[in-house]
Amino acid sequence: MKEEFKTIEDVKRYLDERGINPSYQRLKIYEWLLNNRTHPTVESIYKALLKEIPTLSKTTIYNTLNLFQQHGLVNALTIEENEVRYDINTEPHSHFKCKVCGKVIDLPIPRKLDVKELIPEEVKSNKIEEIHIYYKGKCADCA
Amino acid sequence: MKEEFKTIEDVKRYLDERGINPSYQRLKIYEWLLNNRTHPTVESIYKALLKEIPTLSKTTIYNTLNLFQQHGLVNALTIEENEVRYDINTEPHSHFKCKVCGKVIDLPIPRKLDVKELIPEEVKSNKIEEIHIYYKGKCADCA
DNA sequence: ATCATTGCAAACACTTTGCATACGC
DNA sequence: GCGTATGCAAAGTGTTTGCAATGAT
Repeated sequence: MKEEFKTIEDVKRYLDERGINPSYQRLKIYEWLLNNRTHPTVESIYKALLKEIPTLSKTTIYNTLNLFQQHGLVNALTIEENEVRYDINTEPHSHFKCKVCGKVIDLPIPRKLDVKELIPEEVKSNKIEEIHIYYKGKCADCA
Repeated sequence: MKEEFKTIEDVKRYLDERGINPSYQRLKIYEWLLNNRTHPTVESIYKALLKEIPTLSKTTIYNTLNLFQQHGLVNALTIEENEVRYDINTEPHSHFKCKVCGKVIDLPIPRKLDVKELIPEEVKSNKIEEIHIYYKGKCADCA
């Protein structure tokens, strides 16, 4: 994400450009994702926005995230069983999940690493489209 | 897994050594995982074994896999949302999932790669215990 | 007035839990 | 006979679907 979204108008334009009807709920959800880069679950997005939009339903969150995903605006993250987390689509990066507090942190792909090095020879016959790397361990706070 | 399990007795001994009561069902499940390294879901294990053990219940599969997991005998794989796959615990390796047919293939960690290179500098303050790499794309058969 | 979006309720799929039954030593 | 494993049924989660109500142009 190179752009900076300073106002809700910026977000509106961003969705508009991508052919996504910028409804109130969609704007709010996208805006919230931008301001809370915590790899939230549907549950946490819902809880957070319910304060602002008391009529909000989880269905709308699901619908919206699926829509965003189809348009490449968010990534679905599956580090752990039974919980899907969402990520605003950005530069390629990896994730670290703390086994103690459950926090998920963005990490860069190691600088030295040419992504091509990550592809084992044995896979040549298969066409790789995505590479995902994630780490698990104890975060600085929980160590 | 260096060992080769040629007979059910080998599997029995293996579980015995690890303090796991080698019940009929557990043996069968472990044996089946050894002979079918296809990263199966609970559903597919269940369906396959039901032919041999008509009284088998899914609960037993769940119980057994959780038990095995606690003892490090199997890994739970979460490449895709909403499906947990199981893997007999082996040397570190990565996975490739075909987006078309859904097949999951084992891949080695690229030979040239020292695992340390995979750790970004930014993560120094966090204690990394596991590294997971997976790929998605089109497999040779579906290309 | 029309068409899309929202949101409730019900349906689904996957997994865990409670508990009575069956099994093995 | 006792302690564990099994397996049914019910409960719990997370997600999707059907559809009527609402909202925007």
